[in-house]
Amino acid sequence: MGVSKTEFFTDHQNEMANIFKALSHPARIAIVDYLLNVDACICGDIVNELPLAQPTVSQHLAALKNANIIKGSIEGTAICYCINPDTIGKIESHFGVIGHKLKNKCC
Amino acid sequence: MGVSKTEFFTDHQNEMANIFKALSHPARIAIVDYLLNVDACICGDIVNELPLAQPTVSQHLAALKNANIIKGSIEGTAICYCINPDTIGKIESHFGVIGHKLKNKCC
DNA sequence: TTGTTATATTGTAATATTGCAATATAATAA
DNA sequence: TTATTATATTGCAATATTACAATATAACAA
Repeated sequence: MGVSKTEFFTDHQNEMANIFKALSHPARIAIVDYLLNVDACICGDIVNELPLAQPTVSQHLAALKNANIIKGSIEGTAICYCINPDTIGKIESHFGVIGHKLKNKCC
Repeated sequence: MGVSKTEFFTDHQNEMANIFKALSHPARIAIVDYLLNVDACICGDIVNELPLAQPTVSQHLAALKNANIIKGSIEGTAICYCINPDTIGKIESHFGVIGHKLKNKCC
């Protein structure tokens, strides 16, 4: 099939799965790393930072944007990308719950 | 191509991408949720908890096991699965770093 | 031994992802 | 206007993922 049966899972489960899918490629992890390490958000040189062709990088950026992990705003000829703290917060709170539940377990 | 150029990224980036890939399907999020909500780790009924056929669930469990997110130990006829706190810790620390870096940013 | 139960593996079809060349678009510069 | 520069989109080939029926395995019970 190749199609996930998303309709059988909760909205939250599907949302978290989508966020993790966006982070499931090393290039996209590298993009997030890079955006965090650059001083400002003006960053029109992501393509040069990665060992991938420009269309491929553009695709990865679109995947991250689609999952609300990064935000992009037009800045003249370039586009300014930065991390969306809201989505990072969602992930942190997801693992906050997991961490809390783990503490009360026997394993 | 369909092949990720993993060799161009750091070990940490590849490792995190693999962990997130394991979490990138709602069924696998649901499995983790379920394991956390069950009182004990003896849980031979994961198949009945999911709207998927037994071989499909077995595949998802293997994906989670492969990424070290869950551990399985044979318990007679059944297999006892539970969350691996080490990997959860890795994810938490990954986002701990991200959260810390985000605080010092302008966005 | 034979049956039963729980889980894994194999094979296969449908679909998704990855990567890039070629091309398109969109903003500025000359 | 015509470059130039930065990013996006399209089209396609190679590979990966998802799902499940059929089958295999492995542990215990009778």
